[in-house]
Amino acid sequence: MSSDDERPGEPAESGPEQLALIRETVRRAKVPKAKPRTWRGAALATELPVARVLVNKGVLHLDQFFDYAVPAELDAQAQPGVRVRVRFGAGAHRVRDGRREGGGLIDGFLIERRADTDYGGALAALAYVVSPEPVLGPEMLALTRAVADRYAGSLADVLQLAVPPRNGRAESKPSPEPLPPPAAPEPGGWLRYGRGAAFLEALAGGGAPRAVWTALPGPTWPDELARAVAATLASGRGALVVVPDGRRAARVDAALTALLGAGHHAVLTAESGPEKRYRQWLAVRRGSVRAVVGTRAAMFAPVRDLGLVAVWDDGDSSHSDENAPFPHVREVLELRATHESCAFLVGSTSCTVEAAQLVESGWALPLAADRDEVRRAAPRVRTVGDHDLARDEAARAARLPSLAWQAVREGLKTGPVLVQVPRRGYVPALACEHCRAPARCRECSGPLEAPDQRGLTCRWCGHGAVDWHCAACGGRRLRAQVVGARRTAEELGRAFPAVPVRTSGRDHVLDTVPARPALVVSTPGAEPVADEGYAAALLLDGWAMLGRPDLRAAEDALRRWLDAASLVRPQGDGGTVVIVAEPTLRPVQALVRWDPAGHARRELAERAELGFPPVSRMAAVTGRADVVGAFLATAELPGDVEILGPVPLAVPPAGRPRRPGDPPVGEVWERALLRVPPGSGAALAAALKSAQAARLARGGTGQVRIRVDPLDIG
DNA sequence: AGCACGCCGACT
DNA sequence: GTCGGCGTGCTC
Repeated sequence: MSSDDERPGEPAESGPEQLALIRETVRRAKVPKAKPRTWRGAALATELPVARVLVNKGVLHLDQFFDYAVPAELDAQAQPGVRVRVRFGAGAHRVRDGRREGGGLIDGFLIERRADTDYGGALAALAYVVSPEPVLGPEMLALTRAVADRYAGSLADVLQLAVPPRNGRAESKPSPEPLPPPAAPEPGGWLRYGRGAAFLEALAGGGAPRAVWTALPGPTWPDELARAVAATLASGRGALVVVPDGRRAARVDAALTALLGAGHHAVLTAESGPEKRYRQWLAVRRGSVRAVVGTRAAMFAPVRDLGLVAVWDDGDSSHSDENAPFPHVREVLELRATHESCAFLVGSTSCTVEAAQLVESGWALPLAADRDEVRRAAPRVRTVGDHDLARDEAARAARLPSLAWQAVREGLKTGPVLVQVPRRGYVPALACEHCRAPARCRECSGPLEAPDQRGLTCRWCGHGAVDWHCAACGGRRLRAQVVGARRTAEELGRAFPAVPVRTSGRDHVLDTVPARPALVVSTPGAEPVADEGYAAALLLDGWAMLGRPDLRAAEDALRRWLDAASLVRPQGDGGTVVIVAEPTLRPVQALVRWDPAGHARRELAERAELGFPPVSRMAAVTGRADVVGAFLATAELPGDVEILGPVPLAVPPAGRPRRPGDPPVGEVWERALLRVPPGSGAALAAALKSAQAARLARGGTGQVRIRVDPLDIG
């Protein structure tokens, strides 16, 4: 071998006499549909000697394919979908002293084999085929292309999310023999929903129904998902279920195993580690396993002959990918349902505005239980508002209203009691006591905090705030910070010394708690499941959950309350929920009436009126102030676009660790929101993408980040 | 993004 | 004359 990066299968180096030829062919004018020529003159595959390759160069702005010549030795291995390595980059053609310089080896996917090329120059040859495993099939290519377009991102970025990194050991092991399809399952818990049994029948019969499922509270949703999967398998098709986290994946896994035994399904989560995960992924792609349950990245799982895609709890923020171009599970599965003509199911004990819109537009049908079923399954919900608190002297002293004490005391007689406390840092540190508006810095609008008893300071800029008064109502008194889970646990522990107190939170999440009396203090999303349901739940500091300056604050708060309340026994078994929040607020009323779908419908109507997503489509453009301005000036945006801002972006507080997406130190960034009416979303994404490509091609200075469907809209 | 090419000014 | 500044453009 002439150099250390040569691989078996790569042709020998050309002699220096070819140098002139190279230069000449490279400079020739473009000849469309030219016969492939290679500058090395090696023997090529006789059939389809051109390989169209997606080069995996991250920030290759030109989202395009490159043609390479297929050497005869690689003919058999170089099949569509395999991973390849190719030389890429300026200088790949230069030869000095008999050695090639520049143009390093980089990864790519072989997209297709062709007879000819429309590239005018001479083709370089494929360096080698990394492995003969075809990992990128036509459906995956079409899907990732559609996702890239929808989110104004590049195909290479999406493929990075969709195809796991290779692992040789996993690839060399054969996948198990596929099992024959199981029999169609009994409807089970689906009988409680009006059209539930019919939905399962449609799945088992090979149909493609689409539904928004408002699940009844209680622990049976994993079983219902498992039955939907089993019904789809019975039709001879595959199924995919995406859940927000590993805990819930484990529950669906257990339900599937209980219903079908092992072997029909794979679990794709980050927890299993790269080799095992790739092995599972390969088993799915090879058709050995027909059903998948997994977390976010599993949304791209290459399930054979897909019959059903399902997402559980689509309002959970972990369904939104944190890597460019930030695709959302629900949206990707919508694309898959359309592309692959399969059934679609979004299920939740709550209901997102986006899911409500799927019903409203007629794209999906609602799957809901009638009021009697809801009343049978849900706990009794009581509220404690400000007026009650004001009259309740004891409550103010001890922070808990007497109704709450009473519910805890009663509940502890028969089982565990859940106490949900907002996460500290999730909410503004201080708020006006009167109107609950967050206390903000006069200089920079950052959140105020009281590090000691003496004065107020801004968490962003450090300015002291003297003589604070509320900008909204003029109030002068501040409400204390949200009390965290730990201190709440301590206080409750002192009040009920005979009862064990357990906490579940961000860094220490309990999965289940036994059916014995205990106080379980948890932050939202970390609530353990109680074996026979909680006897009662206390939802504290509701004002703080609603106080976030975010379009989704109400929806999010309701979702977190419903998630916790769903773990409580039905009211017939004494299950009680007490929420400390103003009873006149819409999400509080929706909790009391247990009507998440109605809440989502009303939110949707309001957002339509105000021109907010998801009725209109939005995109955020973020970067240094001058860069954002220049970007917006040059972009050829659709005629119906509306530009909001740009406004300065909040500077991340000095103490907190830097996150991807934070502006570089010392730069002030701005964010503009672009808004288009329904139907212009694709045009907006296309315009943003080509503006970004043009900018990068010009070697634009500074970065511009584009995010379609930004999550946090003030 | 790299990386080479190219068209300008100071140097043995 | 040539070495090298980094502005510009291409990568199959």
